Amino acid sequence: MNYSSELIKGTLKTIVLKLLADNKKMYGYEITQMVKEQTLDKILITEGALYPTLHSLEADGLVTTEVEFIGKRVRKYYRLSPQGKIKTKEKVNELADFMNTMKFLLDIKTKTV
Amino acid sequence: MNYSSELIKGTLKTIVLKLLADNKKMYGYEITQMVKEQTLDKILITEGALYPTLHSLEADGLVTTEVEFIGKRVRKYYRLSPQGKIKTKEKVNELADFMNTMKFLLDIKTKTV
DNA sequence: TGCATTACATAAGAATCTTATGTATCTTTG
DNA sequence: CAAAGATACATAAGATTCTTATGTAATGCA
Repeated sequence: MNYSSELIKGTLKTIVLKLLADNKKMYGYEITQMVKEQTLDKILITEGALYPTLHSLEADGLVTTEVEFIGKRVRKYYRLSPQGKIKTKEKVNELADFMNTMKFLLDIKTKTV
Repeated sequence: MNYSSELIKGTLKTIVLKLLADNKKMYGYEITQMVKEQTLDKILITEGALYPTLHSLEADGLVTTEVEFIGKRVRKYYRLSPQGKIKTKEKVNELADFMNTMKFLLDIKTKTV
């Protein structure tokens, strides 16, 4: 079982930022594999979703990139910028807060009116 | 502070279904107010998001409707269908599972390679 | 040698939201 | 009592963010 795709929406940027915060530098394909592995195939990030997200993070100045050659094949590493580190904390805190709110909301029992 | 809108995406249907499961019947405006109240203004559902969602739930046979007149003003109540009750459990369970996965993923510490 | 994997990228289309607008009634308050 | 705010529905244009499909190319393995 993997999650219906609409759940992932809005959390991808946060996931990527958090992984970069924990791992210093990562490349795109590595991110997809780590998420797949860590979530036991429950969250599968598609390339069509990931690469535009990474490019957007770069355009916003939250990550920097460096290209490395593995043989003849290119590999593009991403690394958090100082602003990226700040943004990561904000996004992770916001998501944690949101999850608490949702947990509360979904546990609401019968309205007592 | 209220959450950045992309977080809400994908959870609205689940919120609405769960509120209907707890309250038997509700009308649109009531749903917006209850969510606002229960979340201390952190989640504000806009009408432009809610009404299409309710119509979609009805089109999918997950809710039934009944119109009531309060004076001259119309009020459209929504109520879970049998399939809607099943779907609600599925969606709530999926979201709970997803939140556990996310919590784990966001707590991952430095990669030990 | 051919298939799977690694590794990047983009584009069309779908889904779901925001923002804006529209209509109408009812309630409160200066 | 008139105006503003709240109640209550609805839709439409546009933005965002994803899926699905496609493309390129190198590498690994059976």
